Amino acid sequence: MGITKNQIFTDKQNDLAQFFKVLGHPARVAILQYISNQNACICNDLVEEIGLAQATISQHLKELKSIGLLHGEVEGKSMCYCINIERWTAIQNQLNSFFNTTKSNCC
Amino acid sequence: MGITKNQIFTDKQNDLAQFFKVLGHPARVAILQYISNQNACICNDLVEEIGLAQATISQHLKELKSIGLLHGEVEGKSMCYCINIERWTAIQNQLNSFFNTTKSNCC
DNA sequence: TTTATATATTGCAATATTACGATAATAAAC
DNA sequence: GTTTATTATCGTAATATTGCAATATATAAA
Repeated sequence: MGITKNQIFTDKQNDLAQFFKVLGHPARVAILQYISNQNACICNDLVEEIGLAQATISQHLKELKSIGLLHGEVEGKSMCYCINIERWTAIQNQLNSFFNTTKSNCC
Repeated sequence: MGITKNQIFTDKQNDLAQFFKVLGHPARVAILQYISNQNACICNDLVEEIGLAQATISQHLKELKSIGLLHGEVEGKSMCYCINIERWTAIQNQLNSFFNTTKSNCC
């Protein structure tokens, strides 16, 4: 099958899983870390920095955008991709809430 | 291709992405939440509770075990799957460290 | 307008994931 | 020992993801 049965889970569970899923690729982790360490954030730098093809980086950026973690602005002929800090913090809070309400209670 | 190029990333980036990835499925989120709310934690309950086939649940449990989040003990003819709280907290800390060291610095 | 540069999109091949039925393995109950 | 109940594993089909070359798009520079 290969298809995740989203309909049998709650919206919260699906959202949470989606956040985790988008962060669940080393290229996307690396992209976020790289952008975070720059003063400028130009997509083309990422291609050299990360070592994946331009098309692949563009695809990963799209996924990060899909959950609102990045926003991009046209900056001349390049793009300025930046971390959306409000969204970033909101997602961190949701993940922590999940971690904090899930506890061991046996063995 | 379909194969993630792990070799171009650091071990830390790969580990972090792996944690996110394992948590990136609603069934696994639901399994953790369910186990957390029970006093006992029997796999067979999960099949009814989650609504996926027994083989599928078993597969998801295996993935959660792979990053050490669950440990199972034989309990008669069933299994007692529990959350490994030390590991749980350790992973939460690693994820938070990632979130806290990644900051917005432009736009 | 043409050319050069930067990013996005499309199409495709390879691999991974999800899900499940069938079957094996294990242990309790009889 | 046989049966029953529970979980794991195998095999397989369907779908998703990853990655890249080629191409399209958009803007700046010449």
